[in-house]
Amino acid sequence: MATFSTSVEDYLKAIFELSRDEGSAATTEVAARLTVATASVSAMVRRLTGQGLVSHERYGSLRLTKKGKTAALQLVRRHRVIEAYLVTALGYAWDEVHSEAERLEHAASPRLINRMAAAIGEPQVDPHGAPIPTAHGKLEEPKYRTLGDLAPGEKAKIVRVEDEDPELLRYLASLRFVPGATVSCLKKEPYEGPLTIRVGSKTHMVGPPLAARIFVNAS
Amino acid sequence: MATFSTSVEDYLKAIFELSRDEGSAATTEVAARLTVATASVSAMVRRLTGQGLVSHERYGSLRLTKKGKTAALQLVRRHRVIEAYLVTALGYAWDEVHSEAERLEHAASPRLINRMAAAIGEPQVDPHGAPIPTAHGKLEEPKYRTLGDLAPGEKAKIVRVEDEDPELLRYLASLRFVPGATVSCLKKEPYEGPLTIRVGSKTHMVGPPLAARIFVNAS
DNA sequence: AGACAGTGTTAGTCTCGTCTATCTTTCGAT
DNA sequence: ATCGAAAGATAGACGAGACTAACACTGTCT
Repeated sequence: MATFSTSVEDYLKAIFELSRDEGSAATTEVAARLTVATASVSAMVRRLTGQGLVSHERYGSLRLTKKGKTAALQLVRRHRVIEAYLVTALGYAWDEVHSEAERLEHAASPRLINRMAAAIGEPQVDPHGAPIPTAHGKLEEPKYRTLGDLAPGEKAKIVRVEDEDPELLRYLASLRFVPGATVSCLKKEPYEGPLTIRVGSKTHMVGPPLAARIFVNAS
Repeated sequence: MATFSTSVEDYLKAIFELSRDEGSAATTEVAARLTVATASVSAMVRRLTGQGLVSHERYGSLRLTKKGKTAALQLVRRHRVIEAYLVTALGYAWDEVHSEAERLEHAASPRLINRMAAAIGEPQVDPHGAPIPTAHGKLEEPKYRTLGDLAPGEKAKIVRVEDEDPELLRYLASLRFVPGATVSCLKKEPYEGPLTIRVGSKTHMVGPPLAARIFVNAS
């Protein structure tokens, strides 16, 4: 198993996640996600293609090779296992784990990751509902509907939320918008208006941008 | 709390540990411990003195400033807490933890270290018997006698062993030469000859180089 | 005291990963 | 069909951290 620098791993993960969401990744998107200059991305892409991790032709879009995807999946596994472990075994709050995992994922050995996963019962998802790839790199990542897709009267279960913004996570927790919660859409104002969502015995107004970051399962 | 690069941390720790053992650290010693060229040490020392972490004059010996010592103690704490946690909470063997901790110590936040320490009951020593600095940077590191210092007929308790060589650790474990074990010196051949050591119901022959790496407490 | 082995420093180069500034390509709007 | 704005690539620089080769200092042994 080849080992990569922290930077290389970060680029691979960024490309992986962007192309998961949108089919392929663009230079500017990677630059934005990693907060580096686009020139830095160009330079790194040259190195990555040289190592056979990324395929790319001039002015074209970026995609991971098989090798690159394997590496990225390992990294995603490391990240999500660490997040789950921190919450379950060490009492972290779900808004505290992302940045810690961002650093640890580059330092943790496969053995450590597997022991952590075993210690907390091989969870299928991380604290934000994101699925954890298996040790062999299998990942089932369904396309979910979002809260914003619900029609008035519909009921659903929250299965996943976006995980990068601690403040958002604290807000969601305060509303009890957490994976596993059952929600129902009471009203939906026209013209991209706010939704009225009931969860438990409370109702909340939710704007479309927020609603788009909460994923639900037909239920 | 300033944050340092992995390299800077490694140098600080190396200088700290060398000067603990011998009062001061020399360029070649640091180079040998980190397996880098002496020229690299000279270059790094220039940077470190610039940052006020090390005091040094040309051709003189290296010592940490107060600031440098504080940083090194934090790093040592991180290392030893991680080692203890891996053994106690995740079932690592004591010969597997050193290299894992070497990587994790650079990535773990103070919060993580403190939670790990709390989760395993704030141990005073790591799995090899080395004392763990407190969160406030206090470290009690007594000078112990070694197994080689024992006179025939003397009894003692093993309190600590050197921790860097996994093979050595496996060998020591197979002999039950572990912290906490009570040993007695039955014989000591003259002219730097081997010692005959009893531990439990078994006796073993131990050469002086090995005996010097096992620390004991009068008991 | 002088010679020499060992220790330490300097000089120059390399790679990695970043930047800014500039140039090229692509693509959508007219 | 062209023009201009994004997007992307290139050129050149820089800092960190490493190396080798060459040079300087120290301390010891005779």
